[in-house]
Amino acid sequence: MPANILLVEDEPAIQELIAANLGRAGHHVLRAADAEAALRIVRDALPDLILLDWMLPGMSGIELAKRLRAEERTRDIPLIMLTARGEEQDKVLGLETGADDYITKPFSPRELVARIKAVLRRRAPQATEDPVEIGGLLLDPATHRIAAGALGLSLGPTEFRLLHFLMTHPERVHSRAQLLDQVWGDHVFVEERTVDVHIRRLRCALEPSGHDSLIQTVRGSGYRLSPLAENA
Amino acid sequence: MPANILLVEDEPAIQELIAANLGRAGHHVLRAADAEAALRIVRDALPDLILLDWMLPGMSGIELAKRLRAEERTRDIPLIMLTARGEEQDKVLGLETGADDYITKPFSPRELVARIKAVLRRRAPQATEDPVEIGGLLLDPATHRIAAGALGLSLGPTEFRLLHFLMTHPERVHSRAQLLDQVWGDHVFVEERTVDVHIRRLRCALEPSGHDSLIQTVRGSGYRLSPLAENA
DNA sequence: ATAAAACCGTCAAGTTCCTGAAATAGACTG
DNA sequence: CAGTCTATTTCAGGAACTTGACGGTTTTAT
Repeated sequence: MPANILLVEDEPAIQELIAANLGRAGHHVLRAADAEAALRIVRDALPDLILLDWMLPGMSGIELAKRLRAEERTRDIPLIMLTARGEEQDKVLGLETGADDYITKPFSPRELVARIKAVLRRRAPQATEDPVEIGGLLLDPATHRIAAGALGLSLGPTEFRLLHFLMTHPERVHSRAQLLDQVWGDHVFVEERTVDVHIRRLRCALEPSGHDSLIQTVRGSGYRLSPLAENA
Repeated sequence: MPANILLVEDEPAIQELIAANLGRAGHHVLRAADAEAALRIVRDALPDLILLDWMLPGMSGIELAKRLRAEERTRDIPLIMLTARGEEQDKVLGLETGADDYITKPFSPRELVARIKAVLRRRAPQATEDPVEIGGLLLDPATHRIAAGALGLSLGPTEFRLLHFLMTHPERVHSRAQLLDQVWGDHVFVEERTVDVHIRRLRCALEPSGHDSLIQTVRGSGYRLSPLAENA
């Protein structure tokens, strides 16, 4: 998950150190040495996440955090606070102002990267957890189960995601490219023909309950999930 | 997260104020005006969290804190100290005696509620004393015991919390990251693979009664506790 | 106070299962 | 019927999970 990360840190050495580590982890790093610079950057382009030092010259980190949280446009940017060791109370305050996490210095690069990953994941528009039902086939993302009446079916990870997507977008034809984007991920390099194979695997898995007929081929366009007959 | 909170505060006006606010936040409040009363209450039923005033008639707050920390049964109860206007020295003493946090008067109700929430989250993810039973496996948080029929099982601390969490959230698939957050705590940093190891240890411990089959691996997603078959 | 036991987190080797691609066969279209 | 698109099968590589072991720390017992 490469992301654009805004690093707000006045100490040049630490800034450099952190930026290097984030870069190595595949992130793109924007830097600001004080709150004003940070606001300027944020005005131009919203980063995916902000790493914010607690102690800053001029406007303090916590003040900046409040400003960011006050504005509609910046309110939802994930925020991680960097705090000096040993001020337990600051932690709570930091979380109060809406930080998603905090890290006390000194910290290991590994920990930093791990926390960023965790926060990004927590914030990510988590695919809905609501169960879906079509033509007697029930899929529950929360429990990761598929049921056709009393009969339970089991799928591999990719087939599960594929079916979930199809069931949440039924009746519509999806090209192979669209399916790759939605199910495999945005910028994955995979042959389009591979979709065929997974459609096949999905059909096989649904066979026992006869629900394989839900998945229809639209020649020249892609695939469609529908409880209706092939024509109609 | 409604919780049972023991409030130890001698000043009637403040006691009333705090109790009212906690009540409004959905918590159930037990009150004690001095350390002796507090100990009496604790003897009968363990609260989920204790709010403890620094200055008390008779036995001081800090003395009471030490007593609570000294005993096995009460050692793990989250503790928040209420202190008068900030004296660094007191802060250190308070944290030394094992308080999880402290708040200096005067404080805002919002701050109080926020800290309580933070501490509860950190200390007691599932914070209920109710016994849980699934598929013939019985877990009693109060006595810290596990029973499979007549057969008693014993677990390490981490395995116990892990099983407790899984049993209070059955059927659902939990990612390793979620388990780390919920069972290990919000702000710990351990490898995700460590979850695997503890799942293994838990399975081993449950083996004698055959209940290890309750814990299912959902490849690519995480783990799930369910009395049902793998599919279904 | 000291020794023994228990527990934790990490690692690496072993195992299982999934994935993506390629090759072949089949179906449809003009 | 030639060309294009899809279905099916197969397979090697690797990702994900399991398992056993180890060093370090904490807890418990003596």
